[in-house]
Amino acid sequence: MNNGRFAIALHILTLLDKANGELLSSEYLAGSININPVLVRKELINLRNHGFVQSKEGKNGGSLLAISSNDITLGEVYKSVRQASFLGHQKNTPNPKCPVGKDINEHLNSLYNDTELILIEQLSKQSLADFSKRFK
Amino acid sequence: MNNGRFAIALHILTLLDKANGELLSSEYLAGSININPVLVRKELINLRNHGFVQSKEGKNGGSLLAISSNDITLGEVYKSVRQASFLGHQKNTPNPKCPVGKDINEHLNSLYNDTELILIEQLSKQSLADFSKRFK
DNA sequence: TTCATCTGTAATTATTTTTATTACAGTACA
DNA sequence: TGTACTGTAATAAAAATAATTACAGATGAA
Repeated sequence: MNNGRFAIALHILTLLDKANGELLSSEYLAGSININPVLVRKELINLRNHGFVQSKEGKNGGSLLAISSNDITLGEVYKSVRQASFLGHQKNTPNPKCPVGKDINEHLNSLYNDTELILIEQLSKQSLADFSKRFK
Repeated sequence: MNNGRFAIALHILTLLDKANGELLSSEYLAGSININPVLVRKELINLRNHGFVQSKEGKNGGSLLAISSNDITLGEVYKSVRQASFLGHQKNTPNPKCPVGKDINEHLNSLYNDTELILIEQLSKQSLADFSKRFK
């Protein structure tokens, strides 16, 4: 995985699972993760778009899980935060005159895709509930 | 994976495999990858330390594979370039007063380690020779 | 023996990516 | 109608990557 967003997303979701339906504010979530509340709110947008959480605006607002933590796998969480590809999208632009350079991004991408599938499969063996259970 | 170094390392190794024992200069390698030669030389240090390549200094110097591309798996290449852990080492320092924050890095690390093992296993199914074969 | 062409490596700068901060409009409760 | 939230944009700061410059040392060849 590629980015710290996975850790943040999973942290948020774990806290929400533990909260058991109680609304948690982005300020509170940020306090546990120890990052800026705006980052949390941005990640919540994404989690909301994926149907994992619901938020309520206004006073006494906050967020909660929209579905059971049994129905969220870590693979889905991973997919929700990954951008483009796996090992970081291809950022090199190799020399097109070189027979290796010309085709390497294509071959790397197919390698990454294959590997990422295995990764997601592995992560999908575990639900958010399983992960959350580890915390007393 | 975590970093563009995997792509660079694999690109270098593929070029060296194609060169079939002929010495390739860092300048030439950098030209195909389209990155700075110093970066290539730094990556070569690492590949050398792992026994994958050999270099020769001085005029007409350069690098070549130190062992057969059949004996280098992509898993080993991955391991040679990864730093610390998988999804990027834990950089958050969550709130230790929070029961989730207190333990999350530990649980994330064990999740990452388990997942990375699967990843390496998957990559190890393919040798450098297999990868290199894909280029005409 | 000296020039040219390499590697090895350090130091510095530039670029890109990530994260934090500030600010404020809109919503909802009391 | 004030207070405590979310939503969101804009900007700044920090961290991570990559490029550049520079030069010493190795090696081969004229």
